[in-house]
Amino acid sequence: MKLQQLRYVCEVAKSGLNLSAAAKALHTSQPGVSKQIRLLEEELGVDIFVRNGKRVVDTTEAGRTVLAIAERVLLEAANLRQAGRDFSDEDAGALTIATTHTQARYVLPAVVKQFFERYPRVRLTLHQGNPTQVASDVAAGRADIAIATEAIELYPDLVMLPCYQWNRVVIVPPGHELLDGTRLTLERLARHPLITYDFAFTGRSKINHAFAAHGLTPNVVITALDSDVIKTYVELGMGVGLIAHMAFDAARDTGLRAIDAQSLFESSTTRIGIRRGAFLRKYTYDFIAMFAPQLDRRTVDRAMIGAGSSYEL
Amino acid sequence: MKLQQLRYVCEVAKSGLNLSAAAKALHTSQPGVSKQIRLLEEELGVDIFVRNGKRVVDTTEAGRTVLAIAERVLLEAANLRQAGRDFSDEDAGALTIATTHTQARYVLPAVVKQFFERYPRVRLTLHQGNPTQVASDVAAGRADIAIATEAIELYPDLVMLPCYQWNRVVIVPPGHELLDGTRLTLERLARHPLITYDFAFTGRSKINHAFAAHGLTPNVVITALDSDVIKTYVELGMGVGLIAHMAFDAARDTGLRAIDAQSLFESSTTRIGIRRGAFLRKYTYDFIAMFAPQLDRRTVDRAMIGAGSSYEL
DNA sequence: CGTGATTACGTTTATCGTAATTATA
DNA sequence: TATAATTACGATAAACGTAATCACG
Repeated sequence: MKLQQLRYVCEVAKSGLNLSAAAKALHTSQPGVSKQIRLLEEELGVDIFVRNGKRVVDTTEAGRTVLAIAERVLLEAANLRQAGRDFSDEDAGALTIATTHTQARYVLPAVVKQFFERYPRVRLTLHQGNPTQVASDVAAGRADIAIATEAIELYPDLVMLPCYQWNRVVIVPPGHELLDGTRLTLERLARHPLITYDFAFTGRSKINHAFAAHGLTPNVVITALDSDVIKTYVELGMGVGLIAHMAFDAARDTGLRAIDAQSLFESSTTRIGIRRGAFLRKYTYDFIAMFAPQLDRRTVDRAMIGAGSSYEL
Repeated sequence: MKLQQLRYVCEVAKSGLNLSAAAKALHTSQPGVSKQIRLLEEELGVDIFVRNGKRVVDTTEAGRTVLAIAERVLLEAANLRQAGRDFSDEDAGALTIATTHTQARYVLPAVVKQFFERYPRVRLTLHQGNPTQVASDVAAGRADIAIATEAIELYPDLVMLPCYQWNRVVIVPPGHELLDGTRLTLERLARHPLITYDFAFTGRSKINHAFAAHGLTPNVVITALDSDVIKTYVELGMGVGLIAHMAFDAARDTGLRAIDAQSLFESSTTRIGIRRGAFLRKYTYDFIAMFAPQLDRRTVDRAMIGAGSSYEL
């Protein structure tokens, strides 16, 4: 059994069961791929792919198991190379962070600045996307860490580490009637046109939930993908905005006023997601600690092993 | 990077940092091992071993990380071969069970009989040992599953599955004064010479604990490694025995009488231990289910993944 | 027929083992 | 001086690429 052969079968599976495409992606010849796969199948004593004459048309049941394990072997092999790089020059490399707009725009800048000062030779990449994209980026190995608030609980390959809790503020133009000093309630809020986040985003479900629990239907006139768009429409007087508290900056957003709304909604938890079993470089641990100081290396490692080494009835 | 190279470095680490011994164990030449390790170190860009001139004297810090990951790669590769065997002929193979005397002698026979009827072509091996040996057998891959009661909680590489709870019986010769019908207490028991299990064995600590909690010191005159030895000395009138309830068989042990003692001691839990991340063959799942019916394949799989995919503050 | 997989075959590369060399305790 | 690791080198084998063949849609 060779690592090369495992790379071949995995690539074939990824290329839609097309040996030619896989060979191209692997920068090698089609016959080579064909032969090595045959050799592996022979050695393991099972067919991995279902062939219709000469065409590969499906994976066998055994093949699916083999592919799953082969991927783990390759992941660990990649970890080994990563570890090598880490020890040979632990201050250089690349770090790809998949995250949402709010994090990228309002939370990460301070962390990124600090990180860049400590690790100027680490190339930092931000992948922006919605929480689902963010999670799948990390699960597929396209990014090293995910930072998002929702929808990333579902991936079993990801380890989720809670970073901080946050809630919402209502933003209005200066002189708006909600600024009259009386207590903000969901009932009052429901009487105004509302501008907030798009579905499946930054805790949007908690907003719907809170209104529904009071038998109210919010009058959502515009939904947006990011806080900046929301602010723009609020400034134009099209309604009141409802955004994450960290997206409001009193010094910067001079054309807006914020009203704390944390009593109205359930708080949301922003989490860091890491691929289970991935080897993390020293600077990755450091980045996580800069983002959420309670997540030191030991805590992260413990979470990655998985809480339970013993299972109780 | 080749799997072969990983095998070499792991073997060298296991052989006490001796290339010659490793080469012998791997059935290959010393120069080959030397060269491949050099090539791997070159490719990874880090030294794995510390050399004093030409002698390998230690592992580097990087080397320890590399070795840990390399072992995982090899474990997964072994899983792959195992999976192949499983699919090519799922009713043949080998199953090695590391366990203690009490299990092997009094609990397993019924299970083994049932298993052998279903899988006559699986070669079954029993490794007998104390709980610590049993756990290390599985952790090191010398056995597939461990069955024991104590001391196996400590290995982080093992997944522990609770199987059943048990408690103790006091055994005495016929006509003994403890058979007078009055309630058995720790105080009464402490007045007799006691024969029970050796330290670090089958719940021995719970026995000490119970006496200590009542301010009593048991008069342990003989400790033995297994229940049969204890029975023998009780039959000889040397004292009262204290053994696991499943080790007493009224039909067989005609020269003895048992008194239930479950109210006196905390109950013990017998567990099955599996190496985390191991690929289990179908018949292994079946064996586990025969031993503990609540541990079906799904339950075992879930426990092996580890309870927590999410870590909470 | 065109696309895609296997077979055939020659080239190249890497692996392995023996023997010789060097270094260490 | 005995043991252990590296270097040197030749034999073997394996992996690779090109070309040709074969099968499916």
